[in-house]
Amino acid sequence: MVDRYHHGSLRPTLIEQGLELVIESGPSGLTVRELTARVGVSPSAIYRHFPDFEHVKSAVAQASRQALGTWMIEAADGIQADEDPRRAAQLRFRTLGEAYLTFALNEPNVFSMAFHQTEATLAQPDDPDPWGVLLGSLEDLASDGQLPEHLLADAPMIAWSSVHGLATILVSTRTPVTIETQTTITAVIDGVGRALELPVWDPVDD
Amino acid sequence: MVDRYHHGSLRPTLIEQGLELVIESGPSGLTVRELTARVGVSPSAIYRHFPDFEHVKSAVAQASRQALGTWMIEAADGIQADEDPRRAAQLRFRTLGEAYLTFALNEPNVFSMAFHQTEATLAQPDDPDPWGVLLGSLEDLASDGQLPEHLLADAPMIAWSSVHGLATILVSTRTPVTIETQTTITAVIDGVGRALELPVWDPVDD
DNA sequence: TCCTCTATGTTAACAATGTTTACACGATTG
DNA sequence: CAATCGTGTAAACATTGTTAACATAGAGGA
Repeated sequence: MVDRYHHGSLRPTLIEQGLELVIESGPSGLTVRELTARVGVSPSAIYRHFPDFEHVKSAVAQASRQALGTWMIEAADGIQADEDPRRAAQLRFRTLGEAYLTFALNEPNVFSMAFHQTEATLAQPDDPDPWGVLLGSLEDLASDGQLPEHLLADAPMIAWSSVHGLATILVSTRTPVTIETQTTITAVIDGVGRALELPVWDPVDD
Repeated sequence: MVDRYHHGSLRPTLIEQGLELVIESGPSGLTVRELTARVGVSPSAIYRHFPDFEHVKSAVAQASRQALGTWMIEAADGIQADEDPRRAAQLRFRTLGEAYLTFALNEPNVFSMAFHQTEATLAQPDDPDPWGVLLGSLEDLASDGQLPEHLLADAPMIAWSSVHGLATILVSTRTPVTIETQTTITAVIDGVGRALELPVWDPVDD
């Protein structure tokens, strides 16, 4: 490690280590002094790159959302191949929802951070943005004709509310990952399918 | 105001004023010194009634959930009268969901507090408990035969996820209460109806 | 080449947080 | 009436975010 007076790229390092800190100790563990100590810099060094610590938190929250977004994209990219493009579009939609939930279960601290209400507003938009990913998938379904016209406007909110609601509930109740959890996840996502009146490809077996 | 040395009922007063403080300044405004100053007591007086300030926050969070619960019950009590009991059961179910969301919109700070993740665990359960209220309403629908058997187990999570998810999204994005918001609310609740395969009483007009 | 300026770091102090310790009051009870 | 215990206060403490004054390195112009 070079022991130079000027760090060189402190701002991105603070965000990276901030995210690392959140992974380990949650949003409440993200503190000025712990973060700066970990980076190897004095507490006040922050204020050369951020006006507030609130802005640091906002940046880490954005990084958390971006991590969620990439996680979703990568999960959906894994299942592009299917003979029927209509079925593939719906499968990708389902996979996005499942990825959203597995992310929340695997990294509950990062998920909490992603939607932590912060006072500061950021200049740059999220990239990738989980919301944007969802919108794209729904547009695919709509262009296929699988999503009824009268649901087109509200479909994003219907889908996101269900999945995001389940995710926050699972995280806030610290639900352990069990078989029951997985059945709940599929039950909720099946419910989204019915709410959006999507055609049924895999009939439920009972 | 009596200026006596012993307050007499400090613990409940702290919780009440804590809730009042949350209404005004949100969960982050709930602080030891602000709360004690408002009650007219020294900061350390708290520790005669609570082991931690975390436990104070937990108690205020519980009071917030109870406020939500009573709000839901009162809203549902207003519409008991209907000729058809089946239709009444479904109407009460819908009303519970709408009440959940109007509470979140009218008192976003209290709603945030209600589900604020806190380190301390409480001895007493919530009463009334929003989750219990929802369960009761779903049981009514089930005993009516309106809720299909194969959805019985997962219906609570399906319903709560949607409504809770929308509520947290509306609160965290500080959505103002507009006509669009109301249409979104009905769209999501309609979606819950389809997800639970409830019989349609009011067909959508388009 | 040297000088200056600017960007970016440090150190020391600050107010405001939750918390603890030692002490004070007062009501209950024997 | 006196002892005890519950409940309050006052003062200090460590830890938060933040600021002000100072230090250093590197870039660019004389």
